[in-house]
Amino acid sequence: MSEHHDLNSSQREAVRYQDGPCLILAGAGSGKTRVVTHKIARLIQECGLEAHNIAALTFTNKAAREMQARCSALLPDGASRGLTVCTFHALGVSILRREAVHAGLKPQFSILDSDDAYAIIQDLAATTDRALVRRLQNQISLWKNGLVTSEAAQASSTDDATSRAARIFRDYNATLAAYQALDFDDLIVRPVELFEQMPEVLYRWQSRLRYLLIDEVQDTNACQYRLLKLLAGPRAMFTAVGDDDQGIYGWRGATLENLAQLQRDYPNLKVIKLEQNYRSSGRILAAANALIAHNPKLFEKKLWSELGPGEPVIVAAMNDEAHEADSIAIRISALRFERRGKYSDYAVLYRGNHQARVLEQALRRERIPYVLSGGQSFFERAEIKDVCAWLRLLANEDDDPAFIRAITTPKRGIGSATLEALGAYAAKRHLSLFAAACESGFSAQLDARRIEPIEQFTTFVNRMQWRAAREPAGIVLRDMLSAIGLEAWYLDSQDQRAARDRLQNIEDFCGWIEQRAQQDGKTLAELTQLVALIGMLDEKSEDQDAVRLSTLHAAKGLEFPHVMLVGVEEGLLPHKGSADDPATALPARLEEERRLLYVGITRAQRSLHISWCKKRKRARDFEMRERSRFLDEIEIEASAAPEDPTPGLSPQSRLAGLRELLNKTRASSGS
DNA sequence: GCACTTTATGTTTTT
DNA sequence: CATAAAGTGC
Repeated sequence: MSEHHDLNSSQREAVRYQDGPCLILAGAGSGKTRVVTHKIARLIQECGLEAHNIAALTFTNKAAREMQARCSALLPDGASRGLTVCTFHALGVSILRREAVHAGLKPQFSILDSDDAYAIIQDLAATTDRALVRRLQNQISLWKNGLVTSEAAQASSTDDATSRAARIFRDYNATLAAYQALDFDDLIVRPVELFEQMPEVLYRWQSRLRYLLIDEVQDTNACQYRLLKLLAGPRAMFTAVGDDDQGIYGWRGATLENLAQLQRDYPNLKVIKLEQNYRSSGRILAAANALIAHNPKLFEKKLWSELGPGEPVIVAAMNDEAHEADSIAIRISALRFERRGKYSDYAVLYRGNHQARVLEQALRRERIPYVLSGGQSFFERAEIKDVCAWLRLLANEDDDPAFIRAITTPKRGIGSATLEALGAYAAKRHLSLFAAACESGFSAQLDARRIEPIEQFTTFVNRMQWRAAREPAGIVLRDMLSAIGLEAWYLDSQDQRAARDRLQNIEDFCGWIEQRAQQDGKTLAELTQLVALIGMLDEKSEDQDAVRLSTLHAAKGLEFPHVMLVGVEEGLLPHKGSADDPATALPARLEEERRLLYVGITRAQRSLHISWCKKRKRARDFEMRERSRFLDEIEIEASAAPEDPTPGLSPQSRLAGLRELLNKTRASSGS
């Protein structure tokens, strides 16, 4: 719910302006979501636009959900029905589903996650070198996002490695086409190609989406920008919201240049700056401003605040990551006790997902509830991917990665040798694995013992497909799971606790599918595509009173009364490779690392605690670390904070004192 | 030939 | 410490 102070004059201007393309430069905490939601409400209520003529695009599902919720809250019941609020990728799926015929796809196309894509590339490159495969995958993604075709990549390659990558790119595309599958990048690339080749299809979408709102434009890549331009068309009725200081997805092909490009492409672009910060107290904002002042500016912008100076920013040096995590846990307990606040007022933010592990251990030890955001999403868990493979196969039997996963889960007497024979046969006949398995030509090659499980499998899949097209999604799903014996298979494994966790996750998943099937009337096939894009983790954990553990990237767009930034060290933030080698590291990389810390700092409302470790465990031994150069940049201009929060007392003895206090409290409250 | 157990290995960030 | 390749019963 938004606090109901009136909009300030720039916010009002941003809401009202709709004579043409509009760019809102929204500093951190300047109320941009308020502006966007108010603008949507105004378009519907006062400007005579239908909700289904408006689309608001975001980058994350979380942002989409929040915007959706706030729009519904702002508008009378039902008035937001038909409004499109989703991620770029989800819009891509809707477009491709509806225009499947024109895009040369079946509407039931599969969506591959990056693990599937990785496996395909590994196969094509015929290597086990993980770093190489990752590089190839990355290169292909950058090519796609830059709208470079495999032919163009081949033509422009000057060295052997690039030329080989371009060949793999071509084969990769061919493989995906054979599978009737798309990767994440295709969800944007294919609509762009479709619109450019078929103007009449584009026209249909332009007349449906009459007003566009785009969140976080600074994170758009060339491809997304193109999609935006195509959809906006010559009418150019859109509002883009962004902040050049918060661009943190350069590694994904996003380019801040798009902000400037917007001005070049739309000379009549109205630029409105939101510079009043409603979120952070003075010292926090001063630290943020001091830091970001070290970056070159695309647009001049100075955040200011009417809130008081607040608490000093604390910078603490820790011995190692275990010490850091313990100290964070105890600090949260102590502060929450002192302030009588909620756990959910606290967030611990870090650079890399692996840093969460120590923090989790420390928080568990102190019995502090926490939720993890970012990192492995619910849908990336092995058991969920097992179930999803079955669903994908039902929707699209040409989906070979799904076929392999499904036919081997649980094990049914079909092993690598049989699959290899099947793969060879399928390749020779240009068939998908499933189609090959159904052919009599293939069974003729095998002895009867090995044919039987395959025939059983294909018959079973066909029967479930038949049912999936007719019966409610939830029932089909549950019947299928019990028929394939997943439950027994997991329980057979040695770790009973893990098995029960898995079954619970599968149960949650079934519940989720059931609910969505009933609520939105979606088919199993549609839900399968949705599942590939959505993380359910956050949906489940949003209302809990728990400390939030999050990567800096995943924290964008969120705010917390108390924020703790951990691991603010050279090598981690800035990350090594972004700064290490001045010969290869572009200044842009370092600037992005700086923006990442800026994003972290500006999440904080009332207090900010930054820590770094003098040494950190790497492989088996410790590695000495230096505090991040960014800390110097903050402290020169911001109020200098003591490294040790309690002078005269060593951190260890202070922690011991706090722990004692907490133990007493816990004992007396009896939990 | 299939499924399961041991051993080398190497860590950014997300749809 | 978690994943993926190579090795061992069945």
